[in-house]
Amino acid sequence: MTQSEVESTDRRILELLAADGRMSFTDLGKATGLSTSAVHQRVKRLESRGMIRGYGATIDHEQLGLPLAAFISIRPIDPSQPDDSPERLQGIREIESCWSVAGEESYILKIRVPTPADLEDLLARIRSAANVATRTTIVLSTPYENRSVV
Amino acid sequence: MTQSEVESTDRRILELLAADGRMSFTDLGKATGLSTSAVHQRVKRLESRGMIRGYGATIDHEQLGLPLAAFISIRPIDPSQPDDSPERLQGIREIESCWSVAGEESYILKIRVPTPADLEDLLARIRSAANVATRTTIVLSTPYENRSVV
DNA sequence: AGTGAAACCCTACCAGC
DNA sequence: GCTGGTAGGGTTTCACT
Repeated sequence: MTQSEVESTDRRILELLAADGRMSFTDLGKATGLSTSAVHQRVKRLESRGMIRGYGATIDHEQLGLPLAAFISIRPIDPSQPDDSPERLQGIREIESCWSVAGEESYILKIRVPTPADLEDLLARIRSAANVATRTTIVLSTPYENRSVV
Repeated sequence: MTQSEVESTDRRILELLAADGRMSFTDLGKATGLSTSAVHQRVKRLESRGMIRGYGATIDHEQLGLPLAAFISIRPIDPSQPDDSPERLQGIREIESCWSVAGEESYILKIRVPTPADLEDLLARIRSAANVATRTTIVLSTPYENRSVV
């Protein structure tokens, strides 16, 4: 269904929750001029409609021992085979994101590992799991990431 | 209790909060075998140490009217100038992420817009704001994104 | 660091409009 | 869809270990 006209109050709620996923319904109510119950209703509706996919904590991976991030673009070695790379790679925990893209390569992966040696090992696992060639771009720093574009 | 046990409990808490940022301290306690107060203490410490950067709701951008995502790699036109692209681009709301990378280009941006026409407009704004050449890779679909790599 | 108790606040549900 | 009310549960602090 394409009846997705999100009105400004819902948009404001999404904006607030994108910035602080633990904000209480009471505070959301104060920020939007609605009662707690009304906000509660709206948030539950946004959740059930899938507009809110979920809630998560943002972790500092460098402090956690995963300082090395990289983009790995992949391309099938045998283009006659059906490309089910996402399913084949899904079990590899180091892969944070997988995007299907237009262009030279078929997918872009974003990964996190502790050390260059782990990256080398990961590349070998990706190549053999999905039968693909890879191109790797190392992330040097992250000025900002996952900002809300609501 | 030894140091490694402490570490693994914190790690478990981070894992749980990464998967569900609104999980209650009560439930975190049940999942880790700690009292509510102990979990509360640990989470507050993880927050103040910056291990937890924040909490956010994950929004379905397609439903929100932003179905077009893309990666834009940028490269300075005049390499003799200092490269302060991140600050110059920070005000552009369509840019969700900005990574400094090793390789042909200096930064990779991830952006979201409603239509191809908006992308065209955005590219012009990026080029003139940061004095850069751009290379754009359109995202066709997103099998998965921002999975927890804890 | 962890526990349990208590005060306080929030959530979730219910009528009623 | 919104409001106010309420019961139950969650959060936060505190004294103690």
